[in-house]
Amino acid sequence: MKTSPDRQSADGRVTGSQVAALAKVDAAVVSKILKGDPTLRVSPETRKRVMDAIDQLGYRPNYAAQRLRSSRKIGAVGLIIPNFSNPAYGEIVHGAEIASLKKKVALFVSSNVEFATPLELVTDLVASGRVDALLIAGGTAKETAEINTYLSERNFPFLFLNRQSIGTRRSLFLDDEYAIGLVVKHLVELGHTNIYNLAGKRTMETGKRRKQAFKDAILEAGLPYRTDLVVEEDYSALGGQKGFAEIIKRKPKPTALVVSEFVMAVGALNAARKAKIVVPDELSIVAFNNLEFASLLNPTLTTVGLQLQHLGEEGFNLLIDTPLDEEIYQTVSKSAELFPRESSKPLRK
Amino acid sequence: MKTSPDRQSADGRVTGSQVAALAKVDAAVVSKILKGDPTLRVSPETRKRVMDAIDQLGYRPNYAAQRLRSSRKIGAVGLIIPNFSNPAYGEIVHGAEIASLKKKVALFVSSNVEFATPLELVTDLVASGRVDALLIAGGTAKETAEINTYLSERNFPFLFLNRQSIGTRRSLFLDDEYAIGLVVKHLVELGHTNIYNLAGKRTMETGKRRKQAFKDAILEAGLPYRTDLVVEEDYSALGGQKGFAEIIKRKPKPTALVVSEFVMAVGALNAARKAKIVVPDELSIVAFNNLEFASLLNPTLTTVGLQLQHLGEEGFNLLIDTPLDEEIYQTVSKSAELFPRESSKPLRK
DNA sequence: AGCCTGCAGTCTATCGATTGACCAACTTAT
DNA sequence: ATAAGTTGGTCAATCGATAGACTGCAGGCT
Repeated sequence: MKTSPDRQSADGRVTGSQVAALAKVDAAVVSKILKGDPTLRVSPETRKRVMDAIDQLGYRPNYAAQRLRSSRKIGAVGLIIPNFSNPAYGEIVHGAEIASLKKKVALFVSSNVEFATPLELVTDLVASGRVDALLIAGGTAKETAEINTYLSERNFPFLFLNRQSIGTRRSLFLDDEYAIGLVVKHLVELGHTNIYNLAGKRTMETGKRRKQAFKDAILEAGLPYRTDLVVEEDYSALGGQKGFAEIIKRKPKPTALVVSEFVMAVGALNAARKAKIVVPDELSIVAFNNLEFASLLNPTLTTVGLQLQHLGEEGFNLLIDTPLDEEIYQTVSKSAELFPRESSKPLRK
Repeated sequence: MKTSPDRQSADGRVTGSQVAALAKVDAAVVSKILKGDPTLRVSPETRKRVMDAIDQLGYRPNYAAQRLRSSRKIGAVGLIIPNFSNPAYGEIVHGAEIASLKKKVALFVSSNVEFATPLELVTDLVASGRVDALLIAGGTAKETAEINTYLSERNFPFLFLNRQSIGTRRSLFLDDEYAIGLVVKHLVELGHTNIYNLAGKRTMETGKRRKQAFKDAILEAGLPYRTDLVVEEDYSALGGQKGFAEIIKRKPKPTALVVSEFVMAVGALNAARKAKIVVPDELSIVAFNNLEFASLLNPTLTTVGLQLQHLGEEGFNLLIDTPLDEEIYQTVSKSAELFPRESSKPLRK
């Protein structure tokens, strides 16, 4: 049974003491060098010995020990999304992940599951100390409010992504207003005047916001606004199908449709085909979120791309860097770009 | 400054000692009750007092402390996937997440990012003790081999999902052979004889496996097999487009195409449209993975659905429950179902 | 009376990293 | 020659939960 000092311990993990032993210093020195402690006085030679020992043994500070000891700093961030199937959330996650690796702060991604409410999920993550801060994307207004209350009461750092709730002072938004403005402008330029909106349910926070923005954009364009220009549905393929069926019955006949979410738009496109309505000849469709699939569909889908990845990355950074007592209530301005594709074309009559 | 004993500590987190104080017992009792320690003797009244105190304070054991102390057991599992954009991985993640919540074992999902290799990711997760076991989905054969070596050397619990590598004794597979058998049978029943395969690169493990399975299925069906029936491409939309362009040139002219991955199939469908080849009239297409989008495309896509969610859930459970020295090398048998849709139809000439 | 057994918990060391307090040896100033 | 300051670290306590050893007490047995 060989147990030389430069050998890993039984369970295969290298500890700071092992590094210290190899470098012939105290374990505290190892820690302080890695942390860049300014109060530490250490000779260049010692520093090198320590660094060499770290390399040689492949030492990484034990995560649990680190968190246990210094629990005031943010060492782990949780990100809660509604699901992993919608590629839009994938973008947000990806952005957050990049920020997390850059900042060397762990990221815990969690999605809502059938047998636990979002609040339960949050409670669990927070009370067990698994994360020291939370990013929350998606969710209904009610859920958002509950979570907001719970976290605020505990003075726990959090940030809502593209979501707000009454009294929330911690949200980062994308510029939905600007985005929908681009879309409406695009359609108006193509000659459309009967522009409808397939929006999210009002229980969804972005649903409400994008709906309002749609109204503003329509008025801005000098078109008359009526409440029946909007149909609210779930952010899902089924919602898209149902919403489409409803909208297509409306008068005056829609010639253009703005869909407030991507998967919903795919559902709408599918419903259009089933109803034998040719897109874009009879109806132009423009959707939110410029995901990869947009350019692969038949017809390819005109979209307005929001910077979802940026939202994840920037949100993560803001959450980490902003003191708890400071308000975060920002919009990533002009964070949208239009990608014209086959599904929208000039109105001709 | 009020600091009654039943009050949460300054940073808002409840500790076991606080619970113990409220219930007038030792902190160890709290821990043992929660763990269900069989050696603990405790009166029903005390047990109730403790449980009440836990409820009242909303106590959850500190995750970091727990992991630090008892690091031999599996308390956190890492899941590595190539990306969050492919909905197929979303399914796997979802399955793993369900298992993780049921087992009360934390799940850490991580995807590959631009500026770190998969092995670096693994090294970081493992050496920092952030996770005590790993599920690995996706990745090239080379990466798989490297990771396999690294983890095996350290005697670290891991499980590859639908992936193998020379010498790996820890893999859980889906029944790709059975799945491709279903597909080929379906196409043969439709009268096709010129069936081609748009497969993954041989560097991808499933690529190789599905390619071999394709060959077996073709021979099984009594059709002649030639190597030029197969084109290898990346599992991506671009790969699908390029592969399609290549295959369509081959002689005898393909009448049916089996695509080994979903996004690739969407790319192929798109390429077909650009090349003005009508699917399914001129060419039937069948793809792997029955994702939601399959039934929304135009034309809707015939798929063979593998139980990805089950793979995630079952893989998680196996990883947790199987002793390290035991081999795991199983296939979730017959884990596939065919979903015929518009993209495949009888050959007529 | 002395001993054992069962009951109901308590006590203590420990996981690994961190942090503020401390200290020995040497240099420089007075 | 002695105080003061600098250099280069060391030491001990701590974070919260846990595992195993241990203790105080009541009742029963011989």
